[in-house]
Amino acid sequence: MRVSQFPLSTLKETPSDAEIISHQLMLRAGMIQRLAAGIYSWMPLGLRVLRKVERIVREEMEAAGALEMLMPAVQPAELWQESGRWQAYGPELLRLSDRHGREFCFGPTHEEVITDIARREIRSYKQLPLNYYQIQTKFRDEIRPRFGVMRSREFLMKDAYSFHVDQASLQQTYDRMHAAYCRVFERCGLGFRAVAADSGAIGGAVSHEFMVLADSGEDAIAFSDGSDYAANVETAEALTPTDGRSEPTEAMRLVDTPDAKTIQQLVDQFGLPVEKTLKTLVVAAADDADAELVALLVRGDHELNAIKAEKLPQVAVPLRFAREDEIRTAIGAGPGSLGPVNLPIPCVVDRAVAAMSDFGAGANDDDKHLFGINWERDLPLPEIADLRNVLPGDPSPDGQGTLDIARGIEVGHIFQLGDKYSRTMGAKVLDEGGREQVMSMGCYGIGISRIVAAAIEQNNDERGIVWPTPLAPFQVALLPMKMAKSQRVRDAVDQLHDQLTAAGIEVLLDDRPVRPGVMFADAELIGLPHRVVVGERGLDSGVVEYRARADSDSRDLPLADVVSYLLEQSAS
RNA sequence: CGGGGUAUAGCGCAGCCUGGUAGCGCACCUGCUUUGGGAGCAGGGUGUCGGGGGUUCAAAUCCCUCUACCCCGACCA
Repeated sequence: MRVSQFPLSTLKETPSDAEIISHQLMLRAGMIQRLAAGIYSWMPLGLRVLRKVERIVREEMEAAGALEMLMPAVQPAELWQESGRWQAYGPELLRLSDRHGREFCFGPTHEEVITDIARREIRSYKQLPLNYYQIQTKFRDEIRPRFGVMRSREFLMKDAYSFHVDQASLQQTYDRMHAAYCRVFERCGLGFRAVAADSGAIGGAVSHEFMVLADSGEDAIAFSDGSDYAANVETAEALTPTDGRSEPTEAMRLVDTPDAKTIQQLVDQFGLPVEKTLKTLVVAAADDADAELVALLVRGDHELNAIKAEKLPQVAVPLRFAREDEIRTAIGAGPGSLGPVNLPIPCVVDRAVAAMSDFGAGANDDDKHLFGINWERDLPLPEIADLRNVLPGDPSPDGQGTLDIARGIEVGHIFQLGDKYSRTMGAKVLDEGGREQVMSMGCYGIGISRIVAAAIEQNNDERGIVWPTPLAPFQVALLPMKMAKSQRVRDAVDQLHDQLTAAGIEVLLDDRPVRPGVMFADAELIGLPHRVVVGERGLDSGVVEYRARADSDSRDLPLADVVSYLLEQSAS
């Protein structure tokens, strides 16, 4: 390929609204163009990379025995009403009406459609297991799209769905897909980790996420230093403190605290250690609960984990914090002065809170706090639950080692769905005994477009992208020096271009009449792994200059060896 | 959704406070020179100053309103 036929639209300056490096570099390299919030066009250069990822995924899915198909992007509301997700999925579901006023959605995922296909298509256990996959554009109306294609609303996803007659078969396919996912991310040159995860809105029991490790990642992952335990912080269990609760040493007393509305102010003004303070978070209660509101108590230095809170039967899903007026009506005090003593609404405390003694909390009376509170002496101990996010230094939930926390980008997620969809939608087969049986299901997603961004997050330097070879849009940048004036140079690059192309190596010949510095800068910005510079100087002695994108210096290569050398390089 | 901010050429921005008829850098087009790390000189403006309304002799600038986008938040798979 020649640049005269494949225009580069690189930018010297970084567009101001791009926050993270991958977004900046994708815009500067001319890979993508924004059309609307969270909606991007893939320009020719970017599409070549996207197709590389797609191909790797497709090859590994085929190798894992999955069958490619293609389902409609637009789906009728009835299917979603049948599964119950027309309500449950919430505002993230992009809803549409056709000209007759019939309701549809743009598919954010395809459990409903595939389950509908399966219940029509599969009659007998003899047809199982089956694993279908597709690569398709999805739409999720994110509350806040950002970071370019990393968290866009429209994105390209590989989704697969498997069907089984029993759990053993599901487990087998799940393991096989787990292994296939590892191969996909390895082939993409990504540093990643599989972690235990929450299954969220998709549903199901067992679930793993595949996280690309990067500081810009939006997820936090907890790792043990003493075992291979790894989990999303959303699900990592915070254990009950082992040292137990100390005996009370202080009397409970009421203190005027007119200027202490936050934990920090309380600590600053009264010298109370932050571990002796309490956050009283008031959230909406579940519809079938006795009260309108529920209080969740975590220690002042801890953070509430919303996923864990939503698992409590008395808490409304999705989690919603109470408004100030609701709190005032129910409790008679504002958010800065709440606490467990004489609290008129139900209350659940975190495990660490249950182990506190001589602590301070709001008095449920504006501008007053109680200090020296002790459980069981001053008030009964409420229901205890795991409510907080784990922190670095916490013990590992498997009992081995302590946890550290790293950031990651979720590029894949696999779930054992069980019968969540097949039961509600009636997807059944006849088993060996001729009895009807609900199939169990697995589902498996990979964010194809997100992989492109994640790969850049992990592979870049001050000059631009440094593509892992398997993802590079072209393998080789072929840069002629003074081509306009030198027939020799022109002939040499033309010949190299044709030879490399014939050898199956993707080469981009920069035949623009621009200065060398422009060519170098562009080749580095778009991240091509290999660079071959052809000039009069080298041709005198029959050599060209070679440099790998990741290396800092270049070396001479005999003209005759270029093709074989590059073949060797791109094979590795 | 709440809070903050921005909207002026393809990109990055100044001008707005204090109203007087559109500007800088990069990019782009033409010509000459240059040619191994984002060239120099000369010439060229490609704009609904986000939309609508108002105040005024006069609005990018002041007022009202709508829209879009960005950032932050305990948002989110």
